[in-house]
Formats: sequence, structure tokens, C-alpha cells
Amino acid sequence: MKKKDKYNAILESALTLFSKNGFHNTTIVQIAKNIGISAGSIYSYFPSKNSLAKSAITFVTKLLARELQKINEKELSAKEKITLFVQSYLKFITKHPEMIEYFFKVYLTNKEIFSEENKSGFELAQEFIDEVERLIDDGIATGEFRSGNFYISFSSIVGILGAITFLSCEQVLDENLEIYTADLSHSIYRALS
Amino acid sequence: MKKKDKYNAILESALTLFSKNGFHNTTIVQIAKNIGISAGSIYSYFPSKNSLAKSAITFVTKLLARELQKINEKELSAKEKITLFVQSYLKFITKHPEMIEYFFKVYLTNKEIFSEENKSGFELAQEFIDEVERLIDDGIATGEFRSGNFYISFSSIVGILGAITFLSCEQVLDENLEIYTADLSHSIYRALS
Amino acid sequence: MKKKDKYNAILESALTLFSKNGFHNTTIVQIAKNIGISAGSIYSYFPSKNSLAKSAITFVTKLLARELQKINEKELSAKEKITLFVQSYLKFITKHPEMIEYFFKVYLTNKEIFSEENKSGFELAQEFIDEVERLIDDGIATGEFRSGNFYISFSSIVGILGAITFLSCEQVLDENLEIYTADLSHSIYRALS
Amino acid sequence: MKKKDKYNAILESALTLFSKNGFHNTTIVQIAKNIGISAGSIYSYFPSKNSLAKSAITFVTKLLARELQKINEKELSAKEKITLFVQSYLKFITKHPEMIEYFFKVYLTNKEIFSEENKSGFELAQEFIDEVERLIDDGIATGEFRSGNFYISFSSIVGILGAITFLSCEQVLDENLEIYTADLSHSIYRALS
DNA sequence: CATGAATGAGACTTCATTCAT
DNA sequence: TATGAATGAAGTCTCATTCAT
Repeated sequence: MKKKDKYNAILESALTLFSKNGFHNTTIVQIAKNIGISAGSIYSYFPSKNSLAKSAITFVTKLLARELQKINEKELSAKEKITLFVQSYLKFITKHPEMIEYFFKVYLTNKEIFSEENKSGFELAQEFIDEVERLIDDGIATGEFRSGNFYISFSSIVGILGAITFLSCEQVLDENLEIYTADLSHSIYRALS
Repeated sequence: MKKKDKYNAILESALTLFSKNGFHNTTIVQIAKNIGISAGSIYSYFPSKNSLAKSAITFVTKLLARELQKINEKELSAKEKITLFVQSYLKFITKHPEMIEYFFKVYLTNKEIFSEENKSGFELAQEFIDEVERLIDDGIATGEFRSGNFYISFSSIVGILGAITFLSCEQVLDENLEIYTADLSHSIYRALS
Repeated sequence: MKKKDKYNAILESALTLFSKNGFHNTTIVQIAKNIGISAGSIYSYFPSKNSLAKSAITFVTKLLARELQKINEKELSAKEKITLFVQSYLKFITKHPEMIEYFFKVYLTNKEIFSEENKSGFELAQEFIDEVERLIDDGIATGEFRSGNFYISFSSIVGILGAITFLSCEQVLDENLEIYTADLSHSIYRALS
Repeated sequence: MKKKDKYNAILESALTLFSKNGFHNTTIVQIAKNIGISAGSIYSYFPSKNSLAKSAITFVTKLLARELQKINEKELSAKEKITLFVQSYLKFITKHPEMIEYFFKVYLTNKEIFSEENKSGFELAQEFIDEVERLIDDGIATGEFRSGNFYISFSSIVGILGAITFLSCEQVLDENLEIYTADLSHSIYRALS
């Protein structure tokens, strides 16, 4: 296995276990065993358990941000963009539930892990936040969204999707998440308009 | 101090510290010292640290449920109920941020602590969920809300309020949360209708 | 066992093992087992292994300083004081070889353990150094010692005694160290005069 | 780089780092990186970290012994020899502080590293000790030194120089150590006579 | 011979829980 | 019932040494 591959394998293993069992209930030994390597070897790739969690967030965040960015760049109405984003997001949850779960369950609720001196842990997700802001601003520009408080619009998008993520993790939703696309898009769109 | 008082003092101390520092970063000794008792003494009231967390959730959940129940029982339009609930919720955050924070940060993301064998951790919040369901059903009955998927409606309420709670904890919002009442109610109401 | 007694027992155990095997070859578990307690329990008394080493130095240093102070306070010639100090020192080595050994072997050569930010590790021994300085200054005042460089006089006392300590630890000397008193005192006295 | 050169480079690197940071705070990787080779490669030259430390001591000890031997072989009074030795020693400290520091800080105080089964760690320094003994014996033969206990005479030389070395490492002395030559020689000479 | 990733033993430290007082 | 010292299991991290390349 090449060095980069192993780096990714560790990251993935950590992501999965963190999101399944939580950061504090996951041990370095578990992360290592999960991919058949020794615990000590992880420290050749990441200087600490915390840094592993941080790298994982950066990784997921960038993926999400890129997804949203692609949509933002299209010549579409805000309504269509919302639908596309919801669609793409649900696909993402289906394909990589551990990543989204990680984002919501580990990142949002263990800020002490991610924030450093003089640096809010939020910065790690800045790219994603920026794209959400752009989505909202564009909608306001076209007159489709009302120009209310940014944080409330932000909450309408991220909060609703976050809640759906939780419910999905709790397995109360239909496994085929795509069936919710229209309904969810509608809710979010209306919340913003 | 009477037995019940001490029980409550412990619960409150745990709640505050758990929500501030997270479940795993809070020690029994801290919880005890915080109210001037000994660590061992906590075990006369709660059999374990986990059970303390569970009792705390039941406590908060009941408070929230009761609040929502009072509103549900009024003879009002769904729109008015939403506004009232948002108002009441924002007041609650302002007054007891630790409780709401606890609900979102500890409960939702540390399920392993709360769930027992054959029992989803969600049951602890059942009373609250029931009241949210009632709010939605009543709105549908009056024709104000569309009769879409319950979970999406649920997410529109709880997700948006949850996101606002996070932002409030992160101190990006105005300290006087009540100024968001109208905007928030509007978003939620429209998401549901 | 009372709290103070246990504190002392730990200190003594650490001192003995550190001096016998060195700081880095002594584990907290050994220190604990040596006096029949658990490793974790040491942390109720000392916050870290380093701090244990520091407390030990302060302890030994104070003992030595007090010994020398008593001699300094007597109305005697410098020559007599040197003899008394050598005598008392050799008795000390005989009785508490681990303490002296600790001072020379652990303290002097593991400065990184003892020094904190902006603070030389030497300060822990300041009281002892001060008394040595007083001994020298008094001798200069009476004309018995030449008024050369302080550090060289200091080295003549502490260096010679230190070397003897090493040799004693290496068991090349007669077990009855007192037989060296006259010879040693002579050497030191002459080195200073 | 030739084999012998690499061997020496490793030895020198180890010596420097051991004396600066202590044996236990120096890693094989550091020693290797310091001279731009790989950690594994060190094991082609030395079978273990301990053996590296031993070889370093033998190396330094031989250098010192040779220095002293040259002086011993001269036709000089003991007094002059002492002065020459002090002079030469102070030059040595100035030029190779890491070597002297290594001798005193690593060797003398980490005996467990150097001693093997049935073999005191002191043997590694035997050549040096022998020359010191010769210096003393010659002085006694000429009547300049009193014929007291050998170990005390030995301590007077090595102890005083050792103490000066420590103070030099602690940077309390003038950088130009040669200014202490006369004073130091005087002290040592008188201690022996 | 060189490399450097991998191993695995072992160190320090934390903390929920127990229990003698 | 209250205390808080003691326990001991478990976790993170380090590093000398090995070995496939």
C-alpha cells in the first residue's frame, strides 16, 4: 500500500468509527485494527488523535463544499439550485453516511477538539459555509429569497438537512432517501422565500 | 439540604457542565465540587455517570414538552402556535442555554450513552416529540400545513431551531434572541405550509 | 496511614528509586508498588512524575541547607566549620545515601526536568547554595580563605564532596566513610585557602 | 562517505545530542536526521542505542586520557603538570563542550546504560583514571603531594574540574574559561599537597 | 548497505466507581 | 448518609528495533 493510500485508509477508518461511536468512544487502537495496522503506525501519518479528527473534517467539508460549488456555478434559478443541492446531498448521505454523520455528530458537538488558540473551530468548515452563503445571496439577488437575516436562512438550509441526517442515522426514514427530495426542497425553498 | 434538593442540585450541576464541556470532558468530581459535595455522594442519588446524563435529558425534555403542550392546548391557529413556540423557545434558550445546549449537544450526539439494550435513546425525548407531532397534525387538520411526510415537517421545526441554538452557542447571533422571533416563525411556518 | 505520611512515603520511594535507577528508568508503577499502593493514587499527591522529582529535590536541598546553616551559625573558625560540615555530610551520605545520590545524579544531570519556563532549575537548590556562599564569605572575612573567584571556591567544596559521593555510590570506598573526614576536610580547606 | 567517516559522524552526532538533551531525551531518529542519514542505517554501525553511548564514552575518555598522558610524560614538577592539565582541560571544554558534558552528564549519571553483567561501567574510563592516578603518584614521589587516600586526591582533581564543567554548562562562568586557569590550578594543587 | 514505515511493548496519566471511616 | 482516598482499567502516545524494498 502506498503512503497516500494508507493516509486515506486511516482517515476513512477514523471517520467511520468516530461517526458510529463518537470521538471519545473510539480508540486509536480500534482505528488501527479496523484496517489491519498497528496503533503506533497511525502516528507516522497524524500527530495526534485530535489532528486526525481535524483532517477528517477538512476532508468532508471540502467534499461538500465542492459539491455545492458546482451547483452554484450553474445558470439556474435558486429554486432549481436548492433542488439540485438537496438531491446531491441525499445521494451523498446514502453513499457516505459516515461522512455526513461525522460532520454533524463529531464536528458540531465537540468544538473543543477542533478549535485552537485564537481560532474558532468553525474555520475548518469555512469553505462550505461560504458556498451556502453564495447560494442564499444569489437567491436574494434574483428576488426568489427574501432578504432576511442571514443566520436564519442559513439555519433553514443546514438545520433542516441536519435534522434529516439525524433521522436517517436513527433509521426512522425510508432507506431510499431520494424519495424525500421534492418534499425537502419544497420546505427549504419556502423557508427561504 | 433536603434529599430532593440535592438530587436537583446534582442534576443541574451535571447539566451545566455537560453542556459547557461535553459529557466526556466532565468528571464526576467536577460535578460534585461545583455544588460543594463529595464525588462519592453523587452515587447515593444516581447509580452511574450515564444514568445522570439520562436523567438530565428526561428533565430537559419534560420541561420543553410541557412548554409546547401548553401552547398546543390553546385555541389558536397553527401560525400563532408556531410564533408562540418560537418565542417561548428563544426565551428558554436565553434563560437556560445550558439546557438547550445539553439537549442538542450531548443528547443528540452521544446516543451510545442514552440507548440501552433494545431501546433507542430517542425514547427519552418521546414526550417532546409527541407534542411536536401534535402541533403538526393540528396544523394539517386546519389546512394551514400541507400533509407531507411527517419527518420532514419535524425536521423543519426542530432542525431550524437546533441550528439557531448552535449559532447562539457560537455567539454569532445577537444576544437578544427575541429579535429573531418573527423571521424564524415565518421561515418555519412557510416550510411547513 | 495519614495523608502526610503517605505523601512522605511516596517521596521517599521516588527518591530511592530515582537515585538507584535514574529518573527515566523508574516508572510510576514501581514507585507505587514499592510502598504497596496503586499507581493512580500517586496522582492524588503529586500532579506528575516531574513534579515528584522536583518535590524530592526541594526536600533534600532543604535538609542539606539546614544542616549547613546550623554549622554556619556557630562561633567557629572556617577550618572548624569545614571539618564539621564534612563530618556531617559524610554522616548524611551514610544514613541517606539515596538522598545525596539523588541530588547529584538526578538533579544535576536532568535539568530539563526541573527547569520551568523562565526559571532555571537551579533555583530549587538556592537555599543550599546560599549557605555554601555564606560559609565561603565568612572564611574570607576571617582571612582563612583567599578571596578568589566564588565559583572556584564553590567548586572546591561541592565538587570534591560530589566526587566522593559518586565513589561512595560505586562502592570503591570504605563503608565507614567517617574515616575520610580529616583527609577530606584538609583537602577542601587547603583548596580554599 | 567512507565507512569509518560515517561511523564517526554517528558517534559525534550522538555525543552532541546526548550531552545537550540527555540520553533518554534523544532518539535514534534525531541522531540520524542530524547527519542526514536514516535511522535504520545506524544499526549497521552500532548494535543498539546503549552501545552507541558506550562507544561515545570510550571515545571521549581516550581523548582525555591521551591529553593527560602527554602531560604526564613531560619532565615537569607536579605543580606545573597540574597547571598544564587544567589549561588543557579548559581549552578542551571550550572547544568540545559536548564531549566533556557528555562525560559528566551522561556517563557518570546513567551507569545502568554503561555497566554490563559483571562489569562496572567505570571500566570504560579506566584509561583516564589510570593517568590521573599516575599524575598523583608522580606528585607524591616528588614530595609535592601528601600521600593521603587516593580517592580523595582523585576527587580533588576530578571533582573540582567536574563542578567547573557544570557551572560552565549552566553559563554562570565567563565565556573565556582560560582566565580561571591560575585560580583553579592553585586550588587543586593545594588540595593535593 | 540504505531506507523509513511498521511494530509492539511500555510509559504516563485520567477517572468512574468503590468502600472504610 | 457523606466523604474522599484508593483502585485499576483503559487510553494516548513514544520510540528502539526490525525488515521488506
